[in-house]
Amino acid sequence: MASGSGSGSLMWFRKGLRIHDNPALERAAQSTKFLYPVFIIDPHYMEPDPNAFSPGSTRAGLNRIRFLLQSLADLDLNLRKLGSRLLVLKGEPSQVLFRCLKEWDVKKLCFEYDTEPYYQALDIKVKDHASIAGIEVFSPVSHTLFNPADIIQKNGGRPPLSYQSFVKLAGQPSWASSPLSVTISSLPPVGDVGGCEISEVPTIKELGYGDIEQDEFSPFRGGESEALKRLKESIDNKEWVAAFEKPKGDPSAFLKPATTTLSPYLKFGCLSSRYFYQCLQDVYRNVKRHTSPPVSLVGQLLWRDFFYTVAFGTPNFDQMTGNRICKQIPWNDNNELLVAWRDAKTGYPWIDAVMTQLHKWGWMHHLARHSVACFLTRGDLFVHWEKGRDVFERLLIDSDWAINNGNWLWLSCSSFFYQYNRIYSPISFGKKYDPNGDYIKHFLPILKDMPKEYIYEPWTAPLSVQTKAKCIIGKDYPKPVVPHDSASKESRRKMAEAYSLNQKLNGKVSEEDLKKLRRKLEEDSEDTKQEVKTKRMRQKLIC
DNA sequence: GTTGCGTTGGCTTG
DNA sequence: CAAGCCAACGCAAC
Repeated sequence: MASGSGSGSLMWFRKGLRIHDNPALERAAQSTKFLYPVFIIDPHYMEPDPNAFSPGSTRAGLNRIRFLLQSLADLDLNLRKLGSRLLVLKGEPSQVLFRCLKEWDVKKLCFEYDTEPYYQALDIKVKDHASIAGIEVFSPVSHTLFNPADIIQKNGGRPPLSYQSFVKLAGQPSWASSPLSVTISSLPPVGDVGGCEISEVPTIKELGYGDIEQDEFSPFRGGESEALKRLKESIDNKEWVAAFEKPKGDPSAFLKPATTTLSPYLKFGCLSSRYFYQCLQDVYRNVKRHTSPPVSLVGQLLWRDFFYTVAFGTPNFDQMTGNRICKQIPWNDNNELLVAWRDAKTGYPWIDAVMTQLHKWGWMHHLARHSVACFLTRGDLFVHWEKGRDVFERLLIDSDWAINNGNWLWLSCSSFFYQYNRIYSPISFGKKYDPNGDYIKHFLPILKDMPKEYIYEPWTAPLSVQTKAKCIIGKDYPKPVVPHDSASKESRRKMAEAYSLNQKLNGKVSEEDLKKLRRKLEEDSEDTKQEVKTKRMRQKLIC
């Protein structure tokens, strides 16, 4: 049943779901009689999990699964325009791949290099197998602007830990400025697929997600075509590109978000970061003045590369324990607080609106992410950043292993950033941008009739106002899970204690040390409670 | 050891 | 609306 031609080449798509500027695809298409473009659906990633806290599989929320399927459908369409098609297979990726390589007598295997631990492990297996079977492998770095390994080598074997030092090491981005991969005008035909079970790109329904109800759908449509359309819309506005300053963006803007919203397309590689980079450079050349990193749009691409580089060079990057660059902090394990945060029931409308946007859209503005991440960890709830990371990883369409973990380390003051006194207020931070609370009213319609004087703190509204707004606090909308003033004060104190322990032990904090510190912190807080009690009693006596 | 800097806090004051 | 204060961190350069 095998094709028997012996001149097949296989393009294995994972990320990099695009035709444009795709070095692996370009090489796969060169001097071969047959080209097999393959995507493997891993049931572990895609199968519905009824026990998950939101619709989706065990690991991915439905919005991201939908985005991926749309991206695959678009890739298939674009491949067909070039005389090819996407071959979709199901199963454990390496098993499926090895079967295909054998069945189709593949002589050349091409896939984009991937720095994530999951692919690092998988790809070693694949490369070993290919080398034994005498199959040529081509696995270029084309997901990022730089090769993280190069940067780390330049820095003497360790990744740079500040943005500025990263930019310095990166210097002139030679690869980023190099010519794009040639535009492909046609592809070799797909050969006989033999006994391998090929399917079309499945629909959400075919994966078993039939009866999902959703009142508001994510405004993002997956795929390279959509990515290029959005890119063009962004860069056509030259003044906007030239003046872009990330921290000045409005996190509450949802009708017209303050950023390019290209992150999901970069995540899946529907858009080449190198192509994006060169489009931005084109704009910069044609305007009098433009902003610079870290705040400019090019700066944002460099942030992406920064986190990829640190993540690649740091063992156990995605956890606190065993992570060289991560402060050891006695986070709590309070599931109730975590669930309140996760399910948009903290009683702080700004926080809950942001979390609702996360559930519905799978995307929110960078600063909105900051404020909810700070609130969950070092700001108010003191819940472990890994718990928040898991929620983001599942629900974000653009969730990216390196960037997501990097930002949680950042916001929890576990690494990169250490000014734990700077806490985002769950009340005033949003108010600053959106004093009328339009963002809150959109994502939390229960509060749509709450007067703007109370919309950020509805529990302070007189009962008559609550009644008139048809929203009784504690019944229709929750009371605050914690009082921000005292909770944030307490968090500051815990951070100070944890930092001094880290300093004392030179970062070598054991689990036992953390346990001790937790006990000490609890005792201290008992003391405070006792003091308050005593004071009250004294006052009573005086009265 | 000292100094300067670090993607983007909140609050009060002039 | 900008500046200064809060209270003060780690890290790198010197």
